[in-house]
Amino acid sequence: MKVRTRFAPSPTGNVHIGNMRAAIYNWLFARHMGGEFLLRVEDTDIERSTPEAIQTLLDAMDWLGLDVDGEHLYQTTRQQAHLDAAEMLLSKGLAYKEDKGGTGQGECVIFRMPGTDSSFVDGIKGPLSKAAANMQDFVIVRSNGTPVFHLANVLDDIEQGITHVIRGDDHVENTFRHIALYQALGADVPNFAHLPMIVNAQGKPYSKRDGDAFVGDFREKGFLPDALFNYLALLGWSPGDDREIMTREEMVEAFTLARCQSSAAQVDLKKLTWMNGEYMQKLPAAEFEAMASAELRKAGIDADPAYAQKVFGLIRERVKTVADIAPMVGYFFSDDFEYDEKAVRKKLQKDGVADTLAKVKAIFELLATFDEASTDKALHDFVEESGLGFGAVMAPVRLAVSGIQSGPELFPTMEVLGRERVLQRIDRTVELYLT
RNA sequence: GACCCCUUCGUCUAGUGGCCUAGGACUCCAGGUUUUCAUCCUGGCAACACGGGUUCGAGUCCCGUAGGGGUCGCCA
Repeated sequence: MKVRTRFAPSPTGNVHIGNMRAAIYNWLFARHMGGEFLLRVEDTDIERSTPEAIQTLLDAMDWLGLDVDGEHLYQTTRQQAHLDAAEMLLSKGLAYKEDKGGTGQGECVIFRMPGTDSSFVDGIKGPLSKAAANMQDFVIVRSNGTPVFHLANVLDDIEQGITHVIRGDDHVENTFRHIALYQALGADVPNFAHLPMIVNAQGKPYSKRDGDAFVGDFREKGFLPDALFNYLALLGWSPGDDREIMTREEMVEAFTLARCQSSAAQVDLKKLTWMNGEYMQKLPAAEFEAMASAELRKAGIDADPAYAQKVFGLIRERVKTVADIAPMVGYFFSDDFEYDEKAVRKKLQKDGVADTLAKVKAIFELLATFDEASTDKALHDFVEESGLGFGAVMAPVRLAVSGIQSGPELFPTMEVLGRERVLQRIDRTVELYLT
């Protein structure tokens, strides 16, 4: 029998990374088994399930490369089937009507638990069981006539032919109810596997207040989909050897439920950032440039493509996330950049620096060509002749040119900026701080 | 409170009774490379929650304790 898994989110606002990780595991398992990965949109909460929310969900899946097999099933289209099933259970005496709690809301349909102990083997947690005494009957159709999650969920899983239900830990208790429902409905009970939850850096469950727990947030923060996918896949699963950076094919090949962890995992942004950096470095140059250009446009920088390309080459290997790019290249595109005031006091506002900069400027003006090699040689010669330390010359020049102490190598930077701009910047710096 | 689950470095994990003086990765620290920062290289710190068993031998099996989590809706 062909394996079928599914992702069944309710499209209410944003997609939480915990949910998305469940989707990833379902996808990985299906692909590993040569089965199918289906999507069911549990959109019965009319208030919150807007078209925009559904689109956000689809976009997030698409971004992460979670391709879905078959048609998407929208739960709202299934309501009549759910109700028919409830009627059937009622007619067979497997459910009954009652004004539960005597609230006067009217009668709802309640499923009768079979009254026997229940157990199943969880694909991740192993054998799980529950005594009959600890399981109560539960509502499957509300007094307002709408089906409850348990009924709808089970019925739709049957409809979609789901063989493996891989979902969050919080559904473990529901599973005993669901198994009883499958049996009452005369359907085969699928395999279940429950993933531990992921928690925030404080070790607490992600709550609505953790602003950075949505897939879209990671995208905005400049993480690459492949990196986020890889990181999330490894958060609670390991291939069993020391591999960490893995291609999708490698993950599909190695993925098994048995190798999933059964305890909660904590998200570590530092490791995600590291992993993202690894993926950034592996990006083809053209792809990196396209991303960087988009970042520039977002930052409102209108750049000459050829010039921008040179700049990107300079920063390429120091970028960890896409979001690092724009702040890193500001001074390449604006002559009116900010200075690191602390560095200015430390490196610039010292005796002799004005003189040094004047001499450097004079040297630059006389250079036949102004490129990496010539400026490199000229400054080295100057350092030697003047007897000044290397740092005493380089630091002020770097500050004058970029306003900061860190960044790409100075000589290539100056070549990209060009002689005119470098000279102007030396003048501007002297004017601002040394007169 | 009841029921269920979980527990290896700070974090993610390897480990399925001897290969464990517990391995890898991230972080952090030190040194090297680099004009600077990042990268890169080398090295280092750092864990089997606790207590009992079982066994010739336990991180690995059993029991208990503690801590953490989940679930107890006419939410999903």
